[in-house]
Amino acid sequence: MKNDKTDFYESVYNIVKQIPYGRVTSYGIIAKTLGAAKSARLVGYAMNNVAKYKDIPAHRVVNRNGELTGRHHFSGDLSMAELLENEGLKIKNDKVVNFTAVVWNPLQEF
DNA sequence: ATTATGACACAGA
DNA sequence: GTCTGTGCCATAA
Repeated sequence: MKNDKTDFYESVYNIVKQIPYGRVTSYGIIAKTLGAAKSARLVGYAMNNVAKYKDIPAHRVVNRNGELTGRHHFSGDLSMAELLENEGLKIKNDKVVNFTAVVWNPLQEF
């Protein structure tokens, strides 16, 4: 709900949850969508807390360069790249191939 | 209250 | 095109 300091996180989770299949987005885009374009780092910080939530496809969130920066934070048998490749994406050297082609913008609707 | 850190982004060289 | 430095806001200690 609101009033809670975790409201920022909820907003981030809300965006990430809306990322469609086979699509990825960057922290900066999410931050900008939340109105905190300069708080891209907070988005990443929120993602760390997301590990407790299972419905958050954090593997679809990468940095503006399409690099799987959060891969190290991922825990489990499936690594971030594996999950993305499972969605039809191509991962090369821990980076999303054709990143600009798979970037999804929340403001771009669907 | 202050300092340090962080799954980033941008500007400058 | 790559590398370096700075900013930015929120959380943790």
